[in-house]
Amino acid sequence: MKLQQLRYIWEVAHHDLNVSATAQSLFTSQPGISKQIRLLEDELGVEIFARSGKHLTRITPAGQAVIDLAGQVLQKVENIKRVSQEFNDERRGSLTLATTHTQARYILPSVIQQFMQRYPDVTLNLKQGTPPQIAQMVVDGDADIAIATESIASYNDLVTMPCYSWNRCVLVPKDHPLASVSTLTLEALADYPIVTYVAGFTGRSKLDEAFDIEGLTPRIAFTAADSDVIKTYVRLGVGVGIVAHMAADERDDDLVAIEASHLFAPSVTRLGLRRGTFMRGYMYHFIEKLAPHLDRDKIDEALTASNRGALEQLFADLVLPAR
Amino acid sequence: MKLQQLRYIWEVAHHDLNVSATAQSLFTSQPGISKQIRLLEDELGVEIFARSGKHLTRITPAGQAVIDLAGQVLQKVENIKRVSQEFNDERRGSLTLATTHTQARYILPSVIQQFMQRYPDVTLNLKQGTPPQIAQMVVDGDADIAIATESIASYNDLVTMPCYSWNRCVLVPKDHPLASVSTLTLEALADYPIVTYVAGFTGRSKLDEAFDIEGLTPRIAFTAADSDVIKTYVRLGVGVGIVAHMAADERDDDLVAIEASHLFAPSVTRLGLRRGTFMRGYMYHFIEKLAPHLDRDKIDEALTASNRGALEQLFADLVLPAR
DNA sequence: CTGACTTACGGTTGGCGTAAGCATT
DNA sequence: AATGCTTACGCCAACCGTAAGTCAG
Repeated sequence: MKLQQLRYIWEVAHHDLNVSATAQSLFTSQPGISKQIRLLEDELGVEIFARSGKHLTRITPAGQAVIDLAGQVLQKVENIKRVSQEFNDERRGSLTLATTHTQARYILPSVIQQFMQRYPDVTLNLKQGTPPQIAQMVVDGDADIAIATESIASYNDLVTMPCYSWNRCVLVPKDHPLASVSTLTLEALADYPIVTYVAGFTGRSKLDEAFDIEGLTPRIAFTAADSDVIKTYVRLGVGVGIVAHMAADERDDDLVAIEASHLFAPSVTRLGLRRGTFMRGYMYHFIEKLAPHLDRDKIDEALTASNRGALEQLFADLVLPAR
Repeated sequence: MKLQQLRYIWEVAHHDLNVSATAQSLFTSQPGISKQIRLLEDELGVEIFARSGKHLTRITPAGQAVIDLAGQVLQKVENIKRVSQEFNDERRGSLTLATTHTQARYILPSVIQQFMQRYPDVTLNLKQGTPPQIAQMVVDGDADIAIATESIASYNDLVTMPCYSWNRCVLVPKDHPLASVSTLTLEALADYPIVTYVAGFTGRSKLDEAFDIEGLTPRIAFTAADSDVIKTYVRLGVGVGIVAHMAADERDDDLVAIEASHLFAPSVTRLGLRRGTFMRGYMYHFIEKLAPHLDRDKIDEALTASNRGALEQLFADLVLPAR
């Protein structure tokens, strides 16, 4: 059994059982992978992939078990490399963040700036995607830290921690009727077409809930994944924007931002780490910059918590910073 | 990085940093191992072993971390092999037990007999040793199941479960004064030289405690690791034997066995499994034959319990069978 | 007929064993 | 002086890439 063989079966399983595509992504030849898979199957005495003729069609039950374990082996091997790097030079390395537009655009810049000052030799990568994509990146080891607001807490291989809570504000052009109301109500909002996030992004679910509870059905005129796009369409007069509070900055002086925290339940942005991963020193520091209550001890506790119950217990009596 | 390299550093670390001895035990050449270690160190960029001249003197901190992870990798690789075997032929395989003389001689025979009938194609290995040796065998992956009474519950990499409780009886020659007393007392026992187990074996600690609580200091005339040896010396008239109840069988008709359960606190024999190990189907069956309350579900729960507290909770309200 | 895996084959890498060299205890 | 690690060297296995073959959709 060779590490490469384990790598090959794992990658093939994560490339829709397409060996050719896998070979391309690994910069090697397709016959090489096929052969190594065969050799591994011979050695273990089990078929890992079921074949119909010359096509891999599905993963056998035994194969699934083997592939899962192979993934764990590869993660530990990755950890060995990281540990070595940490002992080698604690200031050098790479950090890959997977996050949504809102975080990347409005929260992370200041954190990243501080981080880069302290760790100039750490290569930073920022990957964007939908929350499920983000979570998957971290689960697959393609990113170190997931940062998102929705739905990343439901992955089993992910350890998630609350970072901060936030709420929304309403954005309208200066001449809009709502620009002059004293206190905003959901009823007043429901009178206008609304421009906000698509489902699954940046706390959209909490927004729908609020209207639902009041028995109101707002007319969602336009949705986007991205606060900047939302602002653009608000400027076009498409509707009233509802965005995360941190997305309204002072440079938008042609728009009026109206506080709306009293209308919606706060959302919580969480970060997610891959269970069982080795954390470089600078990763701890990055997280602490992002969420000061998450110090090294707290993170280690969370990473070693066995089940979701124990994890929630850890953060039960925590007052989150608000953004 | 190659699996063999990880195997090599792990083995060297477990052979007192003696590369030559490691090479012998792995049936390979010493220069080969040295070279692979060097290559791994070069690739990782850290020294795993500290050298004074041409001798390996100790493990560096980085090396310790790497070796620990290497051990975990090797265990998972072992699990891959086992999983494959299980899917390949669930009736074939091997089972290695590590236990003490008392278990091997008086408890296991009937269990093993049943097991061999059901799984004729499973190769059984029985390793004997002191409780710490037994525990170490399982921790190192040299045995599958540890069965012992003393001190195996304190290893972190070991998941232990209670099997049964037992107590002691006193063995004397037929013409001994104690042979005719109606009910035995500790005071009466303390009047005679005693032959029993050496410290660390077969519940010896509970025996000492009982005398201690009463303020008595028995004269321990002779100790052995082995009930049969103890019986032999009782026959020679060296003293009064105190042995596990199950060690007194009907074939010892030249000795008198006197019940002594009322004098000592019961001991509990536990089994230990390596944390994170993959369990073959027949292993579950073996354990259930040994301790019927440990069915597959219970064992799986115990194996996934994160800490010792959760483990103890699992068996908190359990009435153990007595032997 | 195209996409995709398998088989065949040759080159190069690299792991392993033997033998000699040298440092530590 | 003996034990034990390193260096040097040669052999053989095995991995990899190219090219041809074959099967499924």
